[in-house]
Amino acid sequence: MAVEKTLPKGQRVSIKDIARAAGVSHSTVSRALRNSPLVNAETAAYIRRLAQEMGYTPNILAQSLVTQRTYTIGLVVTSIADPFVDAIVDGVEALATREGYSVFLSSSHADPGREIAVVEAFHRRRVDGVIVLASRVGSLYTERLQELGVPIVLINNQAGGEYVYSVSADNLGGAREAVCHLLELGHTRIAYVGCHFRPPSNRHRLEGYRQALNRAAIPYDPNLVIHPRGFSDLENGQQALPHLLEAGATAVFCYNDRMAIGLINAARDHGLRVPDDLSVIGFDDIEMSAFVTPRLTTIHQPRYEMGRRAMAMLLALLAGEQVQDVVLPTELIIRESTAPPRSEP
Amino acid sequence: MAVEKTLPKGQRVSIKDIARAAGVSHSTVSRALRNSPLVNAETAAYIRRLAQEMGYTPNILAQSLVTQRTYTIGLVVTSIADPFVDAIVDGVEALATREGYSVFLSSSHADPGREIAVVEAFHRRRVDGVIVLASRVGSLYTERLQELGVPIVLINNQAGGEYVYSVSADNLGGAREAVCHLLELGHTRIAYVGCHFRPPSNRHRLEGYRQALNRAAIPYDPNLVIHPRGFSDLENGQQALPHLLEAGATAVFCYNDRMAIGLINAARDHGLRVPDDLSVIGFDDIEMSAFVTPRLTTIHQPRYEMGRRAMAMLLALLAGEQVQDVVLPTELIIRESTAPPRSEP
DNA sequence: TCCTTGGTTGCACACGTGTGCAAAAAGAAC
DNA sequence: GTTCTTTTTGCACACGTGTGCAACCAAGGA
Repeated sequence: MAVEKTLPKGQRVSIKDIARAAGVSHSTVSRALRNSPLVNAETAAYIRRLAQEMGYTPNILAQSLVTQRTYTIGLVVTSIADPFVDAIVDGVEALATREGYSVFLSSSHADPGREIAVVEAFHRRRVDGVIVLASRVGSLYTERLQELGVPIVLINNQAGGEYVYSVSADNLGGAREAVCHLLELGHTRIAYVGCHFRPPSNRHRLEGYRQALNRAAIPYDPNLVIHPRGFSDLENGQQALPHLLEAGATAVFCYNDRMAIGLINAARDHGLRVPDDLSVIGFDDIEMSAFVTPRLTTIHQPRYEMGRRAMAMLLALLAGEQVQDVVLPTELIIRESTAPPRSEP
Repeated sequence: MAVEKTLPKGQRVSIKDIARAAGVSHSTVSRALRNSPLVNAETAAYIRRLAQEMGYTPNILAQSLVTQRTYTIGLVVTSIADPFVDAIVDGVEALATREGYSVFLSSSHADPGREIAVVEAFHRRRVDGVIVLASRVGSLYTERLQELGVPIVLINNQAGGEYVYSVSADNLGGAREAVCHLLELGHTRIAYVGCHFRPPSNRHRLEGYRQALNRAAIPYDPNLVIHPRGFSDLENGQQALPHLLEAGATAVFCYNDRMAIGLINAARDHGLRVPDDLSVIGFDDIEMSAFVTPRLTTIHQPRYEMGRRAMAMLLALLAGEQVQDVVLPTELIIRESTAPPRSEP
């Protein structure tokens, strides 16, 4: 009520209004605005000019109702406030916008209940497709997703069954490269600090860690692998330090850069010097990794590109094309947080 | 075409289907699902059970068409990949979701052309309201926004005319407090590194800087105020260093934390020690500011809360209530990057 | 038995747009 | 001028849902 009074009434101009003004039927207006060849060129031009003057803006809702296409996609993330996530969102949004799609963004906070609620909401809004950038995609969740009857693309999460596609970075290869780098520097006591609430990618990175050790003929020591139980990467990294020291690690491969940065801070507070006393390598190559002290050695993930490719895949699926899962290469970025181990005194 | 074949057909169950199955008219089904008292309690229960079994999901598009409410809002940001922005988006999204709204996220990349396009898209989708977290809201832009006829809330940008409301942090007070902190430490040559592409907030922070100096009876020296021309905060911070040294600054107040971090890195590369040789204070209190070296002294902005309040304001406006602009308090967070000036040798 | 009342239900229209089909208008060929 | 073809237009229905109004039904009272 009050809104009506307070706000200037929105230009509720419909094609019917234009039709009335032009003295034609709404069908003709519809055709003219869609550049149909079934309308006389002159009338069409007149109608388009009229629409312009009257400030007409098509109502996509009504269009969608009949065309069964909303030109809308749903994007589920765990948390928006995560430098890994936001670059991907950026990539998705850029391509989506360019192609005339709008994106619904929702975060699940890794809560299964909310994940379901989000999917439900997307269904009610009849999105054309869904991109999931979530941690754990439970079997139940995936089933529910498939029931939507719309294409789904998972990022960094190859849990997909049928009708579910994925884009991811080469987690396994990247992890292997990270650990190889430490091995080449001469380390043998190399630890892995994993992430318990991102099972799919964590599994691959752990596997890469094991493969690298294996190739170097270094036995796998469970004491050197920890999975902190918290939900904050920075804190998890910090809290990992005591265990690492106890296990006698001289180098650490962290699940991601934020953990690595947390760990480096804890080390500094503990009087340890990185990389002299402890080498640390991360994963992701977030922007800040080049601005912490020491600058972080890490594995670069093409995050923006991952988002772009996910959207591209969705577009292809919507166009009825066949698609294949994508795995993008990672790259080792050597900075200052890794060095040879101190020679034993 | 191929999509139809490849994907399981979405459950296109409408109230008409339910009506047919229940042997009633679609009106009755509609009323039953909306818990209208105009339906027999038993039939209503039966219909609801049936809807459940048939996997019915209401089509919000159709609902919106008749109710003229989409329960959708548009959120415009400059860039998603910005730690200042993402916490706000988080706050907006959390409250929106809780209240049954979905949010369209679009980034403008500070490009006026794209900003207009985004607004246009929002209009076509008939969003119920818009939140703008953009840099510069040109007069043209604001006009266009108002034509939408929907409530608008600006964040950190009181450029609003009529029908445009705002939520912001106390940029002026925060800046004053930052500079006072430096003054209290004994600095007199205090510089300000501003941001040219965020005019509204930059103006307030600069004003706070001047007020603080004024109160301390220190004359304003234009040489101590720089506005780097780039569009990357980190780089702008780095590039500011030479000018600052030339101007003889012993302390620097930066427009935001990212600039401060860039500046600190440049200082380190230049062989300067922060805070011993140069004190640096930022603005925002992004998460990373507590994890760089030295830990950054800064002005905390309640970003999540700003997003929440903006959404709350939009909800109030949509409910027809009167609202007033909101200015949230900031807080000085003293860490390690500020210290008294070195006594002159 | 008839009328009134209150509770249920369906008809019909609306929201804004797209489109198959038939009708009308215009032009072409004879 | 007549007939056939082509172009242009409008009618009517569809998409999925909400709702005013009239009609129906059952129960209660006179």
